[in-house]
Amino acid sequence: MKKLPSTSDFVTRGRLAAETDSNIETIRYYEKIALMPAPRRSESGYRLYGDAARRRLRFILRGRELGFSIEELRSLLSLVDGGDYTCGEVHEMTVEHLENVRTKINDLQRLERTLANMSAQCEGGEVPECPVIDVLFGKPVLGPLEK
Amino acid sequence: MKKLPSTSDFVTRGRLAAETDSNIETIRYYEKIALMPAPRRSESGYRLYGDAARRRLRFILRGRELGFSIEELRSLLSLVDGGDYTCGEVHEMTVEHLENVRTKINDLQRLERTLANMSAQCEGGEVPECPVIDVLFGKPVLGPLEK
DNA sequence: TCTTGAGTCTGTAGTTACTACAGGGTTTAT
DNA sequence: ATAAACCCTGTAGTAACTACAGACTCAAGA
Repeated sequence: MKKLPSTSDFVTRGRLAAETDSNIETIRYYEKIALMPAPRRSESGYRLYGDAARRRLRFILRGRELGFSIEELRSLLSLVDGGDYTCGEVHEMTVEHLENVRTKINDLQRLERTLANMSAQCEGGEVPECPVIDVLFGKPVLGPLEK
Repeated sequence: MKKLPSTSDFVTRGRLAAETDSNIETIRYYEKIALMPAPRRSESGYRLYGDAARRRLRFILRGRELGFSIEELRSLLSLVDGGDYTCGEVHEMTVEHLENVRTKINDLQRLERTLANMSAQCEGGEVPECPVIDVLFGKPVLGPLEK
């Protein structure tokens, strides 16, 4: 069935994607934006990835899961690549990111209250009028809408 | 200073943007994607917006603030435009959206715990090694990382 | 050996919801 | 009269991918 080629430890792009649960195109994209280095190629031009590439890709994917932007990861990786990073630098970026996440949570929670409020006004009958629409049109509603 | 032209009740694009606290280009964008109808024009070709347009734009902007996607708003507006919407239809969309928001909040909260955990491991000394980096490289950490 | 199907290559376009020009015409204020 | 501040159009850029199209390569079965 699956017969993805592999030369010793080196795997092709599709195989690497499968191993890391990522999309094959994403890997090429990371190479294009120079987040991943250009790998060596087989005679016929196929990309071949070794263990360093695998580890680096996992790092990036995990970072993305944790909501770091590509640019944040680029910084993080340049620190690691340089080998001269200090825990302080990394910590700072993490804390800043954490603050962004917390802000986003707060925003969404306010949003949630407003939506819940809106939807509670109207339990969805067949009436051709709806408090939700009224709210969107800016009409005042009984329940306070947090701003 | 500012003397944005207005013919009777009708205002130009820049004026409408100012009134609604939106970006002038956004208005043109909404017209392009047919979320806003093409307005009438002055002799020289300037767009002129009346009160209906103003209300509609406010509706859209408020909806966007509440996290509705353009496509959701398009549906909502088509219900309104048709005039034959029922509260039930609108309610359904709102509840669905609310669920998306709640899911997003949960995801972010898990993320927050992980990040807080990571950053707590390392208080940011000058040591050239960092638990945050270790986590990203997939090394096991003491505190449990929620998945 | 030939064929077939899966895998890979490249470049490019599409996604979401805007925002930012560039190069021109128009209107208003001084 | 002239400059400043508008507006017009079309196009490109943003973030982070994803999805093609058309061509090449590789491995396995008949």
